[in-house]
Amino acid sequence: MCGDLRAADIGQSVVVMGWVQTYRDLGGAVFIDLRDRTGLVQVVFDESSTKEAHGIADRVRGEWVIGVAGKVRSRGSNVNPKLPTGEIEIEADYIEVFNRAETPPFEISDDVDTSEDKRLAYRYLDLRRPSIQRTLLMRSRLNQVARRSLVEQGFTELETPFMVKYTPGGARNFVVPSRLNPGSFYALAESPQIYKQLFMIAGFDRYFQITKCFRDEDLRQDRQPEFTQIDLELSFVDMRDIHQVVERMVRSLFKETIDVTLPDPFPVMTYDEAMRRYGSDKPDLRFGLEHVVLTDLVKQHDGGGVPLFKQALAQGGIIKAMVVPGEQPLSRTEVDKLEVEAKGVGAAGLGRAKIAEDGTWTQSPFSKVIEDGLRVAINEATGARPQDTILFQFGPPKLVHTVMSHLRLHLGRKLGLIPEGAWKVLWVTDFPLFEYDEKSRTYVAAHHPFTSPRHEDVDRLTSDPGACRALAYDLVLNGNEIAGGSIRIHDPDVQAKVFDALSISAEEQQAKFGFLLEALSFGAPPHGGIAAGMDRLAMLIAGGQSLRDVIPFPKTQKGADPMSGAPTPIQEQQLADLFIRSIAPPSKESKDGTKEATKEATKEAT
RNA sequence: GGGGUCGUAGUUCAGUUGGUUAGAAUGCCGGCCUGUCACGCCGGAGGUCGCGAGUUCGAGUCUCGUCGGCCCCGCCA
Repeated sequence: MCGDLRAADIGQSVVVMGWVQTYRDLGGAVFIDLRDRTGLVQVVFDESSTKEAHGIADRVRGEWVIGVAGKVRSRGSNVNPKLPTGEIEIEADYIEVFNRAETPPFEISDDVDTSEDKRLAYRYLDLRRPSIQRTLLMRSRLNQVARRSLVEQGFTELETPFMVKYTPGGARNFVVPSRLNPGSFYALAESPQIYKQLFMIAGFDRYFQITKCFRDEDLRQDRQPEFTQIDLELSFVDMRDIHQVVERMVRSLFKETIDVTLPDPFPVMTYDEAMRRYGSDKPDLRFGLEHVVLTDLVKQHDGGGVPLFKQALAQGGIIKAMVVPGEQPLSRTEVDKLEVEAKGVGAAGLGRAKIAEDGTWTQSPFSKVIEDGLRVAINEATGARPQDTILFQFGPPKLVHTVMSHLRLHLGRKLGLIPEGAWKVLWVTDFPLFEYDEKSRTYVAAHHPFTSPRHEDVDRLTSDPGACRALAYDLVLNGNEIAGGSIRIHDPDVQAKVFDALSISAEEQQAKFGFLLEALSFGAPPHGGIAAGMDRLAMLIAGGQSLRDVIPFPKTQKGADPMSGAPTPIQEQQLADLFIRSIAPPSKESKDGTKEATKEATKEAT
């Protein structure tokens, strides 16, 4: 194929087919760079030797699909060092035009710099770009390596349904109407969770599947409504066994795609430590800027003369600080910009203090009121030195963590603290089993209601649910959650206590999970599992910025496909066939953007 | 649900305190050219300034609304 030809092929008669990348018509000679999946090769049509072929070639345009027959020959002194095929060219004596092409809306090249919605509207053209082709070929290899690793480790690949019973709670489901059962609906599976547990009960003690999952939640750079998981479940194992299986697979993935050696074993950190030091349950360990919790220290100083500190503590808040080193001192303006950034994620403001040579604080709202004792203590606790800037955040724990972890990532990027080519992998363990929901004033499952508490916390299920830790774990890579799982409950007594803590009544249990509970009563082995995000893994390994870079046909942030126009309204009759009536307000005419492809097509057809 | 940011030839962008016929590069079309590879040279076409109101003698520019893209918070058991 085009990109495979080398000097060793000189003299060979070849036939190549592909797309015209560029043409250079010099009059008596036409040069065409022909592209296929493997790369580019230069084809020459010489008027003096092939009058007929030359006559066709000089009318060829970009992205036309052609086939060429000719001889590989040396370029002599005209080598193009930029191309792998640059030492040779094809001296063509025959050309066939398979298809002409409209002028594409953007250039098919890795250098393209066009808007993402245009790329998605013409995704089939975007996918012609070599870099995306490389990414998808790499992703194909990831699938092979994952499968091989798991099969070698004794796993069986089994399928589970996409169309499943709707269960409330957790991620919102996409819903599928049942024509055969008027008024009833399936849900698209948000994960194979329950079914893989049923495989364990059935005795398939090591299951895996590379499968799509569907969640009707708001999109992000790293979240698509349909995405691919490598899903695992194992019987007769503990947490460490599961970690080892995953580590083996992930190490293979990195080794065999980008030749990166990940540590053995992966480091582990508890959820509490991650929140304390980084304000996040998926900390990016490639750089410092760790947080320091000052809550107790400030308590000891009874607020240290700072009214805002005292107020935050009185309301049950926490106080956190982060030191920005003086090697790259922050100007007043830069800190003001950081405050805007902080307010953007919900902060009321951003406390700051610049450390003077004598350790006093300048450029700080606290400098006039703070007592020397607390100031010295904070300098010491944070390790702040002259020229450094301390940033403060205080208030409700969740907000403080969100703001501070956002600032940490923002500064890490802005100050260039994130080393290129670094890979920092981490297990985060001991997540809380429950979270308290202020609205319903109940505990809700932090992971899912079948997650086992740590064995030593079982006694606290009734006495102090909020303090229970789960046998749940996430795998974090460079600040991205790439896998998450847990040991499941297989003891009916423990399961009952968990449902009690969640205030889920017996009737509710039956209605929501009856079939799983019944299955668990027929002899369930101890089991647990994990699911890895294939798209995120592929994104990280490919060095992409967005999940859209590694998914052939992704959705926009509003869940739309600019190419097909999906989602669209459907006919009244179709709704009627499904026993559904829409209460949506009438759709606005000619929405812009999504219909662009259609409009273009109409224009060109007329 | 909320915050930020962007929207001008096919594409990437410029467009002054609101002021003549909205520019550049590239791409596209036509012509010339036998060693180009960002080919070159000559000529040409190409615009609902996202959409809709408003202010104004006059709006790409100001105001309000709306649609869409992207990033984030909430949400994602």
